[in-house]
Amino acid sequence: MKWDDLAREPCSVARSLAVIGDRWTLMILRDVFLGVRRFEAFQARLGISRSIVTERLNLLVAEGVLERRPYQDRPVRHEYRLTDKGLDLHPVIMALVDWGDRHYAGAVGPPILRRHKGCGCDFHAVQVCSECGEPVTARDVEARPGPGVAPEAKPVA
Amino acid sequence: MKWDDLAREPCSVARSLAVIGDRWTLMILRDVFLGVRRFEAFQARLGISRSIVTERLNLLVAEGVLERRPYQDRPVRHEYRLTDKGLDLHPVIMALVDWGDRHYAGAVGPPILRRHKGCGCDFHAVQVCSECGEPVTARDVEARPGPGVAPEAKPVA
DNA sequence: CTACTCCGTTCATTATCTGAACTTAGGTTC
DNA sequence: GAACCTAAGTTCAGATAATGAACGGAGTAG
Repeated sequence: MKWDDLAREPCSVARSLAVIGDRWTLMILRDVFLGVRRFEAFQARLGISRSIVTERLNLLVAEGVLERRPYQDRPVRHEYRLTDKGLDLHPVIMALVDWGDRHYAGAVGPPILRRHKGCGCDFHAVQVCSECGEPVTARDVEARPGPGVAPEAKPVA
Repeated sequence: MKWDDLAREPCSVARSLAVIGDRWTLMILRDVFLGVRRFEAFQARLGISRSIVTERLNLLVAEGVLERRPYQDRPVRHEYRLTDKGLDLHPVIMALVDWGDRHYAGAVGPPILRRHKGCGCDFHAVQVCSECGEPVTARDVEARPGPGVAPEAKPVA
């Protein structure tokens, strides 16, 4: 399978990865969620090829994850901001942070603390069932083919 | 920055991506969570180069995400199973599924339905604060440098 | 003996990424 | 008003990684 075929797979993971599954795209999104908005900043922070930054940003804009909007005239300069669709990626980033915090932080503790504005506590994300509100782990989930036709959906791990 | 440098970044997202951020690694993990365990199955389902399957599985085993264990002697054949560390990746996969379901499923509906064994309902994952239990969105989070030293942690989105 | 299965490895071709220079359009310093 | 600066790209030769196809090895089935 080629990378481009992912978008046509009957699988939501594959379709998501077709957009954000690229090597650097998620790093760019991390920065966007931290408030980085400009081309130069992405390039400098990540230290990757400028052409890659261009390409990834263009893809994210084309997919409606980011919005390219001018922040000044003369000369016209643009910044990249999360759309609502882009903000929906927050759980993905949070899940990555949590996994990294748990398994790679070491004794020192995590490099970034996240405070929940609602309660004022430092926290990590817990995934709960949308219906009953109970926490969900891998073993609590049973996958089966849905209306959009799935590739063999067997039980979980 | 080179891809290998990611693991040394003071950022949990970067460290996570150093392990699972590869093009095909997350697709392999998707399959593992669906119950796929064998080399041939990964290769056949993904249709990617066998050398890539080898390399990715080896990396995931080396990182302790998967465990390679014999499931028969003569000839010795191995299967790949999630370790506890691997099971911890479930929220990442779930978040990707949810995003794909929401933005790429179309009118037909999602390709896979997930039922919560606890309550018996089809569900999607909701992220809540580990401390107060309230749902968390991007705007509810305030990031700041932690003990592990962070790169400039500015407010979110 | 031949065919088949599972799990890999090897390697030439092809695709992708990098790093450095260049462009465009205007601003700042002196 | 020449020299330099910034932000946001583009271009392209060379390095790196992925692909697809063939090959190997270790056993089983007939």
